[in-house]
Amino acid sequence: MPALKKKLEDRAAVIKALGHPSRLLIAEALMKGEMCVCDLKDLVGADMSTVSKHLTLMREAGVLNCEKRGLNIYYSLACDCLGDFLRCVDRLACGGKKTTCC
Amino acid sequence: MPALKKKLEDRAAVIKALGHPSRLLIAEALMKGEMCVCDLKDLVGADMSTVSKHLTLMREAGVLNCEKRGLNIYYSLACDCLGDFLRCVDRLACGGKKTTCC
DNA sequence: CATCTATTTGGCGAAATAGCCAAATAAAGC
DNA sequence: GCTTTATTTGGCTATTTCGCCAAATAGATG
Repeated sequence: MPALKKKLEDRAAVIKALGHPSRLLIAEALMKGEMCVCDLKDLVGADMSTVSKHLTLMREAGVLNCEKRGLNIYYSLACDCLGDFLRCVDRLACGGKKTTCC
Repeated sequence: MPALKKKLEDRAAVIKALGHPSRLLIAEALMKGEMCVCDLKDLVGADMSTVSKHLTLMREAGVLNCEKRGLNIYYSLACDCLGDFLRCVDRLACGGKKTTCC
């Protein structure tokens, strides 16, 4: 109900939509252009239904768009700002884990 | 074992560390400067142990640094590129969900 | 219309995550 | 050295997420 909470949850949903190895792989692949579900299935190497659910989640979070043409459904990134996004993630991931606290 | 998989998982861990309402709130607050756990507990409004676990997760993912001074432990963002990151997320979140497929 | 193809949906068990409580730790101050 | 204060850890349950399978849908093609 509180607007602030809803806003936080919407944004968390966007982030969550990218916070999974398969979905990250999908997002990176789509930076080079749209792809249909069966191609993404080959890329990810999981059951098509699994990939479809990942894609639905990403679309509902607002990260992906889709368009049907012929027999296939083509998915594409909803925003090209993801490049900077992933660069930032890379920088953080490279930092190496600090497993012990202060 | 495969290096690619590990890399994807590390990056997904960074993203996951931000993909939760409370952790997102924490990250935003820390953009303005470091804070100790008890202040963050007040901000989030959850049990201190819960907040502490969120912070540990974020630190282990490489998103936060911490430093002990006196009685308190101060947490801070490991990277200032998070501003752009969150702006991008905002843009995507504002797009509105597309609940129906093509 | 019957069929084929690409995709989504429903359902289920397994695994991961969240959040509370109580207990442990660690350093500070008396 | 004992107590107080700040934080983390362990343990537990409830919830969510993941990934497969089988079934349903939707549109193209014969």
